Amino acid sequence: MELLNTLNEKQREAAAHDKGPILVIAGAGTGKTRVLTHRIANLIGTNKAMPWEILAITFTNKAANEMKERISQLIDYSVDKMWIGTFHSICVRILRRDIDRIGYDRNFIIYDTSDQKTLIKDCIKELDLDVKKYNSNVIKSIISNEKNNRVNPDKFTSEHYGSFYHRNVGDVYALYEKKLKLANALDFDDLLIKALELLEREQDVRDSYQERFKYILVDEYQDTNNIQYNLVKILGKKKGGENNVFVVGDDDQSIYGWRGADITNILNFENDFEGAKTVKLEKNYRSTNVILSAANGVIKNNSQRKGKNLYTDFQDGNLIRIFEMDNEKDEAFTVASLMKKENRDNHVEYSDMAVLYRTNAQSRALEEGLIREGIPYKIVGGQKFYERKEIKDLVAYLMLIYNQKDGLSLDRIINVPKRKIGARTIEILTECANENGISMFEACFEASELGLTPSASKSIGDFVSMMEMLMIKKEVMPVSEFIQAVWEDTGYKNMLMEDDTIEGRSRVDNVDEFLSAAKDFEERYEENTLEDFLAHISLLADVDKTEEKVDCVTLMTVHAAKGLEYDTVFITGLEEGIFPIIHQDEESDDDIEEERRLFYVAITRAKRMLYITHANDRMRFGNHEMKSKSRFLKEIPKECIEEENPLAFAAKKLEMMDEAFGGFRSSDGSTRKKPSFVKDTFFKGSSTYEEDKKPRLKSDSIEAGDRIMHKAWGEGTVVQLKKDGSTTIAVIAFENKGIKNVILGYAPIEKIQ
DNA sequence: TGCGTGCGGCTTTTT
DNA sequence: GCCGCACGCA
Repeated sequence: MELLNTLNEKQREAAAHDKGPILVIAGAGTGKTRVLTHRIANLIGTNKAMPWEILAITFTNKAANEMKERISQLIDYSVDKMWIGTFHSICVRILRRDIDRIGYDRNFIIYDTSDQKTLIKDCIKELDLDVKKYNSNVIKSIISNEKNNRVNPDKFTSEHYGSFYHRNVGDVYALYEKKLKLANALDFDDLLIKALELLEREQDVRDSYQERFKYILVDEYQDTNNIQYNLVKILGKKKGGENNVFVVGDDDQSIYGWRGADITNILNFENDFEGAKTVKLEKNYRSTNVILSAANGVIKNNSQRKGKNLYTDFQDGNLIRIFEMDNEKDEAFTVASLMKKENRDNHVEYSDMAVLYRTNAQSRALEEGLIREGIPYKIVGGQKFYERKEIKDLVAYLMLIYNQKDGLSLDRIINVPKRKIGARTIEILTECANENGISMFEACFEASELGLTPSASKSIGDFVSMMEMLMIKKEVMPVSEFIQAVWEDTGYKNMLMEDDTIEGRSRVDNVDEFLSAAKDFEERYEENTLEDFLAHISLLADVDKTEEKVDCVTLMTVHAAKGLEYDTVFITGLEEGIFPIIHQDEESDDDIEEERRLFYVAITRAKRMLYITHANDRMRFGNHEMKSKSRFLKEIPKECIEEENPLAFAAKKLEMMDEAFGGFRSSDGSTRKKPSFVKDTFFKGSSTYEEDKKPRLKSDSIEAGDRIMHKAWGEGTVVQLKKDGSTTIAVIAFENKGIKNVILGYAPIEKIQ
């Protein structure tokens, strides 16, 4: 029991809980992970459960790894035998064992969101529907919704028979399902749905898991959807009637409603699980009193909540500073300047600061501001690594080799690199496949019978033999070596190597990164076949990537920030229409409540200092939009705020310019009416700056091949110089940062050697 | 079959 | 303001 001595009373009450269902409402920063890990350690330490009798479900793989690590610090047992993972990865594990019981091959593959979209587009085209009226994104979300409510295509069509549009959507849905099945593929939703189906239909499978998992723990319960709820319920059911489900969550941090998460799961837990106990954790160990009061003040405006109030023993701390800015460029500049100031005056490390925003699109302006100020940064999210073309192509080869029924992957790579297999040839193959009920790959074997031109027929023959050779290699090589073989044998490497542009090179870099990820995977896991690797990468989210610990600030969406904490946090874009985001003039109370929770999540990321900005004018879709400040700002209690009024701020801005640039002053002191003065008089080549301070590199002082030193990114080599009007852009290959474009004259670089 | 151009939609958030 | 796609030309 001494294990639990380091916990506070409430935490201990939760962690010491033994049998029966329990809901732990854990506010932000109240030690949720501590409770989870201590409970698991305690169950094992007191011999209540063996490691393999524990099932712990988290929201991200990163959280799962963290949990494993922290448990192994608490006890001597190996955590390898415990099932700790996301719903998706746990379900994959269950399905790999027994999915053949419900009519799939065990070597199924997983289609990610973009595969899904491609497949839906194929269906729309195949049904001769108007691509413009039948938007693949819209249909994707309809299908996903219906699937998660367990409505199959037939049911969907009969329920919506009155609508021509929905009848057609029903057809797309049906065809989509057929194609998935034919390819022996599952989409993200299927992973959960099929696992549930398997458990429901096959009694012995169900029994074996129900017996095995004596204790089930679910993190982030507020973000579970209908299917996940049912999975928890079915796995938690025990023979003796007891239901050892331990769920942890915070109704105030439910921010995935748009993805089907159902906040009523957590709100109704006590009704759903008979005899459930509830423990509330409200003591916060993260933030100052001011920050917590602000968070409490905001969230109390929501009606759909259980109600709680975070408190702390910490001091009041600094007031929250809110900045009204002219536009997003000023916003970015201000954030950058404040960061410098925090770093210099308060010795806050850059790695202890984060900039949060509502949409990924906002990152660009911020990024530019940081680059100009020479502040090192990293962006979480945005274009995801495994969604890059070159990576998807290579993965398509792997998927096809692993599962030849995968038509989507075949389609993707049959002519990449170019093999003289054109649209017409592919069309004939597709027809052959459809007519004979075989896969595209099998149809390739019939190529000689299909009346193709001799050259097309030969091209296909070559392609097939190449693939067959790779299938043999797959059997004898370790994964990383095999991927290397695919990369070379398919001609993909040569194709990329020939492309000597910046993009081409960065693609090669990405593949290198992919190869080393494969190597790493192989060394790290015992189960490291191609199958394991494919499952691993298709379930990886961007937040899961373990970041190297360099001293740089982090930029990300509020969603991506959930579960993280920083000394100093900047929340940007607090404008009506952006945060809360409003979609197509529709706003329901539920949506606003979810936005408010999102803002609550953002506020509670900050430990010591919180800055909030909003702009009056923001560029969106390429045009200017006037913005009024977010309603949420009025919900922050007045006494928590130090508002920077615009006029006072104009002076402050000059002051900051002074600090940042060493004495530079605009000739026009009253610059409020000219919002972009920063850019006009300064960044576009006013010479004042260069006179005042050590000049930064100009275009004539540098050439391709020169070695340079960048303030933030370290050493690099100039690859190319590009003229863009009056400015010159240097393309620089940095040793650790990859290839970057910098503006000469502004970028903090110096020539070395 | 490959490449260039012009148009339209997109921006919520992600396992 | 950018990306992806469709279409048209060589």
